[in-house]
Amino acid sequence: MTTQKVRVRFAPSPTGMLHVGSARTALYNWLFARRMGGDFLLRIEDTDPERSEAHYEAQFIADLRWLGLDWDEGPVDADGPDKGAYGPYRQSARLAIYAEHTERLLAQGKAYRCFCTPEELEAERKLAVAEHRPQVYSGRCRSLNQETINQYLAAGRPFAVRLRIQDHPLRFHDMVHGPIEFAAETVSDPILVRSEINAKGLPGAAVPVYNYVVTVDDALMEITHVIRGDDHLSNTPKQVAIYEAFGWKVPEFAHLSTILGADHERLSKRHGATSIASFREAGYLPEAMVNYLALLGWGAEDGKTETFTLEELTRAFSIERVTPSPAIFDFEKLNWLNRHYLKLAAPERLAALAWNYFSDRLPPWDLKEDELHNWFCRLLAIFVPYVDHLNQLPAKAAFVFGFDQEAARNSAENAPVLAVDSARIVLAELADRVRVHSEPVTPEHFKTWMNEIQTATGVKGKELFYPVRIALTGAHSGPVFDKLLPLIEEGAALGLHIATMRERVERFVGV
RNA sequence: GGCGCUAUCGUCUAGGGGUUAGGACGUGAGAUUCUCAAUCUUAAAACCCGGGUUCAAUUCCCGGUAGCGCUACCA
Repeated sequence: MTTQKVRVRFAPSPTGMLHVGSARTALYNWLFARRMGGDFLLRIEDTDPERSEAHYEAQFIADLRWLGLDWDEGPVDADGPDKGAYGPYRQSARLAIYAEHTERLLAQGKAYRCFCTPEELEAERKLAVAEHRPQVYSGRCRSLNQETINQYLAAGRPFAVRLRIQDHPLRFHDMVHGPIEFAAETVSDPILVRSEINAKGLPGAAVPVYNYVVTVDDALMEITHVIRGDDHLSNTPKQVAIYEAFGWKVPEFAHLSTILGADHERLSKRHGATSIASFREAGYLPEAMVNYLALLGWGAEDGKTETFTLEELTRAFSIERVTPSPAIFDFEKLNWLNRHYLKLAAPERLAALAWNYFSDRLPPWDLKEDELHNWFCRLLAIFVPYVDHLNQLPAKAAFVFGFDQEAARNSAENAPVLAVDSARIVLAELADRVRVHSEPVTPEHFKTWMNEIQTATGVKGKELFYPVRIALTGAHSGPVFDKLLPLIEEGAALGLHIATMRERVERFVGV
């Protein structure tokens, strides 16, 4: 017996940004394919021209690539040709295929034309609700005779094509939920093709609907495992019926739980920026994103390991271990993972990523010089441990470039520290030493001075360091002076409009 | 209303008929550092409820409850 090659797909519709939920679906598909040595395809579900926009497709492609997910078949660029032998991979380019299949079903009597009006359907639904029955289509048009149909067609009455649901339970297997069964009497004859009503109120082009095109495409593209969000679980029996009508093999399914916000509502814009692009812009690393998404609904076999590279994930991942219950998106844990990968990242890489956040402080990236680049790397080494994601850097490092002396002097935190006599004495002592010192201040100079001041004044510990720190940085806490001083002094020498230590002290204490 | 899915610390999860119910994030405490961040150590923190099966149920079964999804000629 030959086992079929695994083929999975990610099939977004270009009606919005790629958000974390669909990114996780893409990731799980990709991991499953790579794990099983199968193919991963990208298909664009753009059958609804009203809502689909081409630039979203380009964005998907960019976001998927950023995450490190590659596909074996599908669109390569937004406007280039597809790759793969099962194309086209945009549903808008497959309309003829669907139409041909619809004809086949109609000819075989497996599908029929339904002329019911929206009003009639609505009345049926209301009645069903009132009678506590499942809301299923009555099947009124199932047995229309050919004469009537021809008459309606001739009269230009709009119609939909429905599939005749057979009278047996619709079963399928789900890799995360197990076997699932729907009773035939709870599922309506699904609409395969709807009639578009044009501006004049007349029936226009026939447009195939989601449940139909998905099934046709999955079958024709020989998809073996359908991994998607569990909002599709209730659609699946309809799709199973379509597979059966065509005599196609029903694939394996895996329905992934919904990702919720902290309020247990489905994650959306209301919960903040949830598109992959917005995380990238905020300075999250793709490996953190991938790692977090993998953990959201899946756990390692040892029950302990939390950090995985993409490569490690392809070895460790198994779809059977994916949890069926909904998961709440935890920004804190994502932040922790991002900090983890930030610590691991090469300085040059971080420099390239973080440079733009300092565009008002630094020259353009392509004009930078080696010395400046090195200096920036050291700045990053100091400040990256303070941030969750890179775009928080400018705020954390702002005082290096300058700070408001008056505000620093008067802030609620600083004022009491400076009000103490010892603070004035310490700063005066420091100013004395700085004034007679003309070279750049090294950590050694500084250390010597602080020791001298300590012995001269008897002030030590926080009383000694807090005022100095405030004078130099505007706050009584921050990075160690050993690293900070060279950064400031060298930054000043690089012409970045950074005040030297001497200038800072004089400005703060007054001359 | 109908149909379906889900239910272990605040959160993500491991586990599984008998366990001190494990790990991680976050939170508290301590260590270290002039301070903060980082780091290390440590503490508190959970099996939705009710029945059944069983010597034994958090685990299996049924029911309830709650949350979520679908219930479109959207995807």
